Amino acid sequence: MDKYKVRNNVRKLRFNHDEITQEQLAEKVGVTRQTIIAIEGGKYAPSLELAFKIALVFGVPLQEVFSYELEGDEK
Amino acid sequence: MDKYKVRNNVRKLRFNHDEITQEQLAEKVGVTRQTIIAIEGGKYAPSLELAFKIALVFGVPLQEVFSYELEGDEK
DNA sequence: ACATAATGTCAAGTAATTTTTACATTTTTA
DNA sequence: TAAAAATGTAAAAATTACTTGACATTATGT
Repeated sequence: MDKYKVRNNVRKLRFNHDEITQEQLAEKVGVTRQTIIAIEGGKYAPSLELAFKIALVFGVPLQEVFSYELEGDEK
Repeated sequence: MDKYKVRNNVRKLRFNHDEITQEQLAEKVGVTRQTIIAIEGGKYAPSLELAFKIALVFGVPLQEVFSYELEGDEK
């Protein structure tokens, strides 16, 4: 059950989607810029609620932003 | 952006899926029974990682277990 | 080259999630 | 109907997510 890790494409989505900035995304989902930086950098995984909010901003299903993959698997 | 709430069908899935018990689910995903109780009862939403783990146990995509809906909307 | 915007880092604090423990109630089964 | 299993409640401690603030670096534009 372990060895898995949460991955995300927030950074890619920010550029594909409106070229939105970290600060703008942070504002839209109601967190600080630090939180976005930490998530993009994989420092920690967001709460489920925040994950849903981010997906909403980009207008895509949650699993298109976040995925749960085996540790070593490079995309 | 707000007025939304995280909903889940963990309880239903436990019965549809193998009639698994709270304790067994807790064990499988590596948390305590209390955590499962709290999530089922909507006391709080799980971390993204735990949400993924639960979905994995039931063999369904995350959005089939958890959803992000407008506060009042009864399914 | 300079100014400004965007991104990154670090650290200490607050808030939310999860654990631990202990016991009470309901459901299942022998 | 009594024992055992499953579920529920509550509260304090621990861990993790998130905030705040202050400053450093990298990119963008004029």
